[in-house]
Amino acid sequence: MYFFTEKMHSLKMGFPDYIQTLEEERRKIQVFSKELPLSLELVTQAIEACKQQLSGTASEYNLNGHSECSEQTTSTEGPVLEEFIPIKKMASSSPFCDEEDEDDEQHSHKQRVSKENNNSDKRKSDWLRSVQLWNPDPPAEEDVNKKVPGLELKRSGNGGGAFQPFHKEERGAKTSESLSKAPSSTSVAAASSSAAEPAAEKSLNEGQRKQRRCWSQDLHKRFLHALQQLGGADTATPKQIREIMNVDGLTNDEVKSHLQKYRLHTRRPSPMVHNSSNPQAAPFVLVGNIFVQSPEYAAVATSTASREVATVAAPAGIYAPVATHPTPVSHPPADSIKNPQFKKVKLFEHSISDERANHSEGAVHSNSPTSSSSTHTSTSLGY
DNA sequence: GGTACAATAT
DNA sequence: AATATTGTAC
Repeated sequence: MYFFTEKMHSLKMGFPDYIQTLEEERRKIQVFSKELPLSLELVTQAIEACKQQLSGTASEYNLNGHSECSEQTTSTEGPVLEEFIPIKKMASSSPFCDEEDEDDEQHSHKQRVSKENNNSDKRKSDWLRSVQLWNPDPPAEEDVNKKVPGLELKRSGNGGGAFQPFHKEERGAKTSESLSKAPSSTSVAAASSSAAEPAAEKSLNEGQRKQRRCWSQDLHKRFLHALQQLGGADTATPKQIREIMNVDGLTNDEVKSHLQKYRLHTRRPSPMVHNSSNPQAAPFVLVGNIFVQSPEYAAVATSTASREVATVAAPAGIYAPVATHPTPVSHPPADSIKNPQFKKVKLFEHSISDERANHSEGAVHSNSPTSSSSTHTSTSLGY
């Protein structure tokens, strides 16, 4: 009760008005009764409480014992209120934690331990993330070229996609390695730190594995850029890529590895298989008792195998069960939706979309959702 | 240069 | 525990 009256006062209204307000609130929430069951209930309770207060009927009793609000069938009883009060407090206390949710990134590299944000931030972003339907990722990005070898700026709001693989790396990378700036191409002094590290490590331990390379966004962009210059991931060769990227300290192997991953994710095995329903489309046909790759498919597969088109199948598509509707994959806008149900569906970041979009690389759009290869067991996720 | 697989990081 | 990403060996 205390809570209510307090609130009420702050709003400068009497019970009647407040109740009205609450009811209005409840109407709004009602729509989301599924999503915000507790909120609904809270408001309901509040209304009830106010009414009782107003009518002068036994106050405390109701509150504690808890009245029988008709609506609330589910019962989270009295305690609920108390429990949530603190929350309100919190919320108000950190009203604007403006912020970069992208804090989710924690790096393996302990480099930036310093910045410990308040939990509230984290929490907030968490639940927000789970609820928000809009596409989190903001623009950002151009700063790629801004970078100066010597200093690294941390863009607080970088492309924030919570889910992008490279973002995480980016952090570490940023601090640990600076990449070059403009494509202009002066060689970039790469990571001082990274350079330094190896030496130390080597001296210390022979067998030590070399430090992981962090593929920052910038680095990756360079990679993509090189790729496009070389005519795509399939034609490009690690060495060439490295040369074009012109990043100091970057090794062929690293590029190779990255390329491998890129290819892997790039050629997306579209999981959409309408097997039974659509035999024609199926990559394999059953002959006798063995499966044979259907001619058509084979052709496609071999020729374009790897460059799947970009538009990544929507998450739904990716995990859709085999038997699903023949319907094609969902559309682009889908990417903005995060369906919690599907595990992180990562896209090869902007990269892919960018890249593909801009460059003809993946020109071959032909693939129908049905066709696809399957050869890939592992991550089917689009990169 | 490409792959597979081990080692690590999340 | 499962995955994703990166390093190595072949």
